[in-house]
Amino acid sequence: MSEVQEPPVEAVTIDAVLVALADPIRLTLVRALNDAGDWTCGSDVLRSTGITIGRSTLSHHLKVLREAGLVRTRVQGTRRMVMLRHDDLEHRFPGLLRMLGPLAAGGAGAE
Amino acid sequence: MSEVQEPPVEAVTIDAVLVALADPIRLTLVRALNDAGDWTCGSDVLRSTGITIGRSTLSHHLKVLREAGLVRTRVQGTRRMVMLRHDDLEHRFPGLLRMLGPLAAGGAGAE
DNA sequence: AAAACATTACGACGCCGATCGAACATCAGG
DNA sequence: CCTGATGTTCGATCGGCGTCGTAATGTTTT
Repeated sequence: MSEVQEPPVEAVTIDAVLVALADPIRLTLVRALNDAGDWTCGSDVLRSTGITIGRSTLSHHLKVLREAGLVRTRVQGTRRMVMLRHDDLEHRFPGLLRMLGPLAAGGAGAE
Repeated sequence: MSEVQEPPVEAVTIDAVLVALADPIRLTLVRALNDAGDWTCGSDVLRSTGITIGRSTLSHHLKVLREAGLVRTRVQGTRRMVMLRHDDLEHRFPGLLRMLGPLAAGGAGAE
């Protein structure tokens, strides 16, 4: 299925973003992405988050994040690169990513 | 039980805020508060949002918003004043309220 | 072409949360 | 003290979302 399509910047709504970030797992995923940069679904970075869920579940969460406009997925060979849409998000919702805080903070946010 | 207690500023986490704002009704309530200032539970301002839910449901949502640290409730006679914690939120999560957008926008957010 | 690997799509199940109705609490006014 | 008005709490219901297992899709390699 070639490239999975994410919504254009203008189509990203704060409503969808909030719903996407409301789940603790998805929030952790975004924090990990913002923290350690892009990775693939089976990477060590992902495991370092402490998340232990089935692969289909992970795929589901990534789909939600993708459709909300938070992440982008690019096919690279037999793997898929997952990347946070830093610039788009910063352009549309300035300060949002920073207020999520790092992964280590575990939810403390702005301190 | 007199005054309902809301968490202090330091105790407000972005996690709880995100969960609270993920619900469309609660998001509308916050937008209305940010838009038109404080009001009481039975005020016209509240009705102008187009929300039509039972009183117990409204009470429930306000409780969630209160415990998440988004709003404050003060007893005034037979009524209860609901107010958005502008300063606390702005201090802890700068730019958050603005990125929610006005009530009229209906969710467009930053534009 | 076929096998192996990485990820997604599809159903199905379980649980949390949104909702409502009714009972209770609190306060103002007579 | 009794009554009416305003919110809250409680209990029950119900729909949606997160979860998992398995089948399907696509890609690289042999």
